[in-house]
Amino acid sequence: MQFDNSRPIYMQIMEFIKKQLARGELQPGQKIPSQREMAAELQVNPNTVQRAYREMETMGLLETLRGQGTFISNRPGLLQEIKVELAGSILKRFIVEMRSLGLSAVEIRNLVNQALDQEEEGKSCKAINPRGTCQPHW
Amino acid sequence: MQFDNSRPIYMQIMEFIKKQLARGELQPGQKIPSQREMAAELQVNPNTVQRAYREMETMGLLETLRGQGTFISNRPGLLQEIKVELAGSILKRFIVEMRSLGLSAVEIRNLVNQALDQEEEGKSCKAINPRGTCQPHW
Amino acid sequence: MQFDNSRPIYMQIMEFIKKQLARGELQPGQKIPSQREMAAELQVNPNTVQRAYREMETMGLLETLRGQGTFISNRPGLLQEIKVELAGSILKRFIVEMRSLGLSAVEIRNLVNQALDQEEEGKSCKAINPRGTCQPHW
Amino acid sequence: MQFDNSRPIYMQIMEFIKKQLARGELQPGQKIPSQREMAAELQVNPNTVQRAYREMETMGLLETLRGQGTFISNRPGLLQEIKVELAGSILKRFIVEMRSLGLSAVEIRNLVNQALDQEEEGKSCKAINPRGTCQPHW
DNA sequence: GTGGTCTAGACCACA
DNA sequence: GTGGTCTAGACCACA
Repeated sequence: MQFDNSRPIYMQIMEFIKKQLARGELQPGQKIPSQREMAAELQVNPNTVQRAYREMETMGLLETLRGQGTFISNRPGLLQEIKVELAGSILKRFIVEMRSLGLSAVEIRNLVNQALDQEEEGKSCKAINPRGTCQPHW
Repeated sequence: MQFDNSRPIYMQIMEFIKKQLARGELQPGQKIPSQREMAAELQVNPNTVQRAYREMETMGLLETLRGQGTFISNRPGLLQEIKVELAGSILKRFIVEMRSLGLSAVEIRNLVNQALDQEEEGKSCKAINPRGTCQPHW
Repeated sequence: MQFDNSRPIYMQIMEFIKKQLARGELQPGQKIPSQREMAAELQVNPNTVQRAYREMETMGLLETLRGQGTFISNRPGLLQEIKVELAGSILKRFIVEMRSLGLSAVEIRNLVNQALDQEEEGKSCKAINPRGTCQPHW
Repeated sequence: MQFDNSRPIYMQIMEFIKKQLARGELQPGQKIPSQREMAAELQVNPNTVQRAYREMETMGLLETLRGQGTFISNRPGLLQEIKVELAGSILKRFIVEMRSLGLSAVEIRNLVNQALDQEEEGKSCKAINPRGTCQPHW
């Protein structure tokens, strides 16, 4: 994993784990690497990993058992919460970036709709005519 | 500037310059740093910068005048093209990320609309009552 | 201030500040010593003070303004919450200690009632007869 | 053992021994460490230990047999006296602390009763259903 | 071995 | 100056 300088490393570690959870690469109840293992793998100081783990424990995302290790929480609704949070931050960043190109709310809305529509077409098109050029339908 | 390992550095340099253009930090017709200067500033090999400059020249984004330096093209419509291209790639990445959270097209659409609406409210609200709580208006 | 080894120093710092708040020695909105000042005064590492401050910020007890300092939160109900929390921990420790002397729930209850009654008598007694021996009244 | 600066060390040694007696860690009739041993263990001056032992002998808590050592007194009722004394000081400190939070006698009484009641519930609850949520019973 | 605390000290960001 | 992050490394507590 690579870190950028725009945000603290411990936050990037938090986001890294949240994304793995959202994608199903980590399961509720599962043991995650120990602080030392994770620190070695990511090549950061164990204290930095600990800070990430500790904050996620405060948020109810992880549970730590002294002497045993750290686990993804089993709390019901956890996965949904994480997804909502991640979606929110992805959305926020997206809008900031589009805005910085000088696009208005209306333009952003239209571009998103257009992209999603094309995606749909792509799918139906493929289903019927896997190799042909995709014609717009009306 | 920081580079990540996901894409070639010369492409990251290209995107870096395009973003500066889109944000207005670079103007059409303006001279940009020489290949050597840029290489020193970004701490990369001059050949890498050369490749980025060459590709952008092919795309009609830069113009090189032998003995004078490299300039942002004055071609009309350039800025618009760049913005469309950048918007496209931001949009594409956005949709991929939202999809990876398991969101449907309808959900993405709604979230975007919601976020843009809230942005609007935030503005009007601030204008009238800079520190107060923002009341929903109806 | 003195620390004992039974609990982490950062928690003792937290309790120290909560007690000052409960006793009215600190007021909501008031600036508290900077991390460095507090560390020097308590003779601990600034990181330890920071941990205490950070946890109290998470709990909504403090607010920090980068470059300006750390302040007691102005959130309504804060004082009451702190008092309830402190009362709970004092009570818990009290019961544990009384239990370790082999006292039953009934005995603890009676001793508390007795002590509070005597306190009352002490007061009324003093009011009437400031210097005399306090006679039990019936 | 740790000493704090609020009271003389010899008093803290006295309280330390009384608590051990009350908890059954020391038995009536039992030999306790010599003054020199105790001083070495607690890292205090032997004179300080001597003062503590002397006061406890005056109180009838210890008995010194020249050439044999110092023993916990065998006097009947000793244990009970010690417990009453300790309970009294714990109780006193408890009430002072609760008072300093601005709690009235009635409030203190209620909190104590509540805490003791909950303790009871906890026990019966555990006995029947060790891991389940504890339901209020009526 | 695993997590928890603490120190010493460097360097950064905001004002 | 004030808070924020990070490293290196020591030592403790639990199992």
